[in-house]
Amino acid sequence: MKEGIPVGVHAAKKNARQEKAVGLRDVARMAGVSTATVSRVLNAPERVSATLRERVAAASARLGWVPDGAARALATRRSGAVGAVFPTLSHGDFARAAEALQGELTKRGYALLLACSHYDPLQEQLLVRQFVERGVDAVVLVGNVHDPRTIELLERRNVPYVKTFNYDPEWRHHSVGPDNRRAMRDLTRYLLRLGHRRFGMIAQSVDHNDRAAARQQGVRDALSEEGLSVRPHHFVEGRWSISEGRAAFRQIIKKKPWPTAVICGNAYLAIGAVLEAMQRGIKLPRDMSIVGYDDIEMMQELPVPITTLRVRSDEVGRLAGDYVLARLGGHQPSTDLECAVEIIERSSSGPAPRGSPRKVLASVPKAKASAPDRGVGGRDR
Amino acid sequence: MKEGIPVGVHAAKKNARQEKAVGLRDVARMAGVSTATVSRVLNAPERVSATLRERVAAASARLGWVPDGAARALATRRSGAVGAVFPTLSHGDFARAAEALQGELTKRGYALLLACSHYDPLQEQLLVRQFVERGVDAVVLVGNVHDPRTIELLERRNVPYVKTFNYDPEWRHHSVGPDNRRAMRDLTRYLLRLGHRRFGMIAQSVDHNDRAAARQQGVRDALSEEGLSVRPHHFVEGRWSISEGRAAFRQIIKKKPWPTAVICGNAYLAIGAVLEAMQRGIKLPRDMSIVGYDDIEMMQELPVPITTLRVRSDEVGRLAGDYVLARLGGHQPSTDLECAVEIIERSSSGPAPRGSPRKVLASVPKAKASAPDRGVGGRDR
DNA sequence: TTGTAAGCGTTATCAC
DNA sequence: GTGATAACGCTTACAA
Repeated sequence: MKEGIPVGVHAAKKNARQEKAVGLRDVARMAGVSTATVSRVLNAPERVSATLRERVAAASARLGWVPDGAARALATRRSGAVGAVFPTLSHGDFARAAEALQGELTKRGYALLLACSHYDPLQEQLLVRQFVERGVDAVVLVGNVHDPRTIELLERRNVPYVKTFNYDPEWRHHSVGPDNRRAMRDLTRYLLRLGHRRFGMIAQSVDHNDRAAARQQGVRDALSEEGLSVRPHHFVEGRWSISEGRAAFRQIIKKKPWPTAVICGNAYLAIGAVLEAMQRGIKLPRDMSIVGYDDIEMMQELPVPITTLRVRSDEVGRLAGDYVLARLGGHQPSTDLECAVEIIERSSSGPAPRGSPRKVLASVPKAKASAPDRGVGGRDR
Repeated sequence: MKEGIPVGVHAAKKNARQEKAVGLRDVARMAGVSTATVSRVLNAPERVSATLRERVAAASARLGWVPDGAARALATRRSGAVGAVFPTLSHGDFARAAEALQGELTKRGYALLLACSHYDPLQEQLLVRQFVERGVDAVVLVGNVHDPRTIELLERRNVPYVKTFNYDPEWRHHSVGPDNRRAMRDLTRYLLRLGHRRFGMIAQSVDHNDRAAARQQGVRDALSEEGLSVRPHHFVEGRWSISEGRAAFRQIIKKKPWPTAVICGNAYLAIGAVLEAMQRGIKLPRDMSIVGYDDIEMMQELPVPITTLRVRSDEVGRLAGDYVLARLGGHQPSTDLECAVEIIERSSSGPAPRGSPRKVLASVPKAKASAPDRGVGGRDR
């Protein structure tokens, strides 16, 4: 700029821009104490005399001081933030887990950095890297399978992390969630006990999704115990929509004999299958049984309520938060990290129709996935 | 501790704990350049000669250096994070918006701090305060009504913010989203054009929810234009579940005459109402019309697909991100901030049944909420 | 209990 | 184009 511009304007502008944001030193000065004292009333009030504590509080309030997180993070080497990468938030279970996770973190003074990988391990790796650069104190991941670099980075930098939504006994000290495989095994066994011998499966795509893979495996586990398996043309993959569930179901019933039971990989596929069956006049459970995974309100409200596995996703989020915070505190958390899964029996499933290839087993015990007592009926609001 | 503890152990412990994390200075030393240069290759590579740039890159890679976000934030006075407070993530619309917001932010190098207020303005105020302390560069809020302290803090600290999900022409430079009021007015007019004169409403509770309030107001707007209103016993409030929708519907049809059209405040209430109607043998749209707000897949898959307003929640998130980033860049963003809303006409609605109090209007023009052309068919994946 | 002062790991302002 | 060096705002030994 040229000379001759009124100094007044110049000065005003500068002031407006700088506005010398109040800092801890200003509070200290106004309260007539040292910066250390101000810092203490914030971080260890019990170590400051009541008098000074109040003087500082007053000054802080008068100045409207807001401590600077970046500075604190730099000095303490802790950001007070936890990063989480979910595949998406469009699936209710992840959304609920994210919400519960954030609640747990906030309750303990932490904040949540959230991002979605869209089921892309590479994207996930990039996001985790971003998180680490941002200095997150811990990371929450979904699933047990990740880009090696993701894990390597976390381990090298010593950032505690936890894998969620697919509890695996093998990884028991890193993973929290339902045991997908066992849950599906139990659900399949339940159908076997009902006399079913011909199974269809509308599986969720296993593309970068080890939870879905575990669920498929669970079905296979149970079937092979009886020397059974799903015929290729009774096996269809879908992703996560009602319309895919419908299409898959049409595929499966293209030619007879139909399966007597169809197991779906998630709630929406199950809803689609049930709606399509209804529309075609197939009576559930008289003609066929259909079951799903995950319980959403819609499943119990449909004209034919759907039998399914209930997973407490909020519990997963809460426990994940609990776990990483415990690790941050230095404790190796003792609580078990498996979340209970429960079979919710509704009218979409029942005994295999007559004329089934083999005879029905005698007893149909009260179905309930075996799982530790913890988890259900937790202390969530 | 007492004397006599082996020095070796002590030293080892210290080493293990310190591990002298590599920093920018280490990279600089190894590359034989100054710290300034290292910083530059990160933030303004074009200002560094190719030679040095490569030397630095090599050193950085060899050391596995990860820049420290806190230090950078302190030095630049920018955290590169944006905070968002949603009422919850359990509602699909917020979840989708959050996901889109994060995508937009990540694309431009920002991170998202996410939290839920559970429709509690006080909680929101606390969370925003936490965000500000953490140094977020901008804040995304839902709705136009907030605790005064929330806004005051943001304004005093000069933190750009945006109000979402309830576009209000009055606040046009701060709010982005659908115009709930106008959208509902248009939807109601559509029903009026179909000849309906007796309306029921299953409204979403307006408790700390100005979006719901705006929607109710929109209905009233349109009705009063015709000198009509909803009778008290045809007005029920619910929150966000299918079962509440059912219960509300039962309430409304307790005694005749029934309304010929029932307007629901959200998708789940509408689904509940439709399911209950089906169950009671009420034929839609012959006996009655039911419409909702917000379009979720279920609505088109039910035996009676539901007429509703489609809101592009992902668009809301994307635009919100766009907006705050623009403000951060100093631009006053020029794009309009209203998101288009579209009436999706399905078979749950139709002409008023015969015997309606007044005669049907002549024309039923192609229904489409008037709204700017932008928004629909955006560039989302 | 309180104060002094040395960092924390970058960026940014200067000179060169 | 590159390098010293002083911030950035807070925490935390250590001293008093």
